[in-house]
Amino acid sequence: MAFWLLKSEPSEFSWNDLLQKPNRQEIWDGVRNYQARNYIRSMRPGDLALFYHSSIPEPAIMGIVRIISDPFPDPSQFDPRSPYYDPRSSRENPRWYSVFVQAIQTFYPPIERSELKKDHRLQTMELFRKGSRLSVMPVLAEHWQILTKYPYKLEELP
DNA sequence: GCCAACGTTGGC
DNA sequence: GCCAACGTTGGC
Repeated sequence: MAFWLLKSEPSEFSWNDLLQKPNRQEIWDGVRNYQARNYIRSMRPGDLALFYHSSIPEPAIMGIVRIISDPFPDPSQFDPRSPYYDPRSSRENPRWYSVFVQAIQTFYPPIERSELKKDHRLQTMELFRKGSRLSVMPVLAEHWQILTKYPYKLEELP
């Protein structure tokens, strides 16, 4: 099982948006970077990921999601009305991939980036590498162990 | 709003 | 293949 971090701008799709979806599941689509795409393609059901809010005054890890599908071609690349439409993509030759995710745990309070930066054990996270902009990135098991000890409340599924 | 870092595009 | 120009990301 592997660990990941998924970025989202809350104005686009927030943690709360995910919690309000049926069964707290949603497709993770719109990734349009090849390295991030490659990470998505290496995901497997059962992998876990941190859900991170970016591009806001206080960026933070909001919760944990489980990857609940195998990777599959991102449907939005074929949809001319989608902002993620890619005319160079075809169904025979898809460029971009998605997975389904399900929220399983909410950090309470959220783990703010400024808090993470105070933990010297976490400074080697990809998230803190200078110039790191990937919206999908792997998380080391040693970092995962540390992060999951932060306070959280379990979210019971309906 | 600023700006560094990075990715993509396209002329040559 | 090189690289300048441009667009985007995202913390601050």
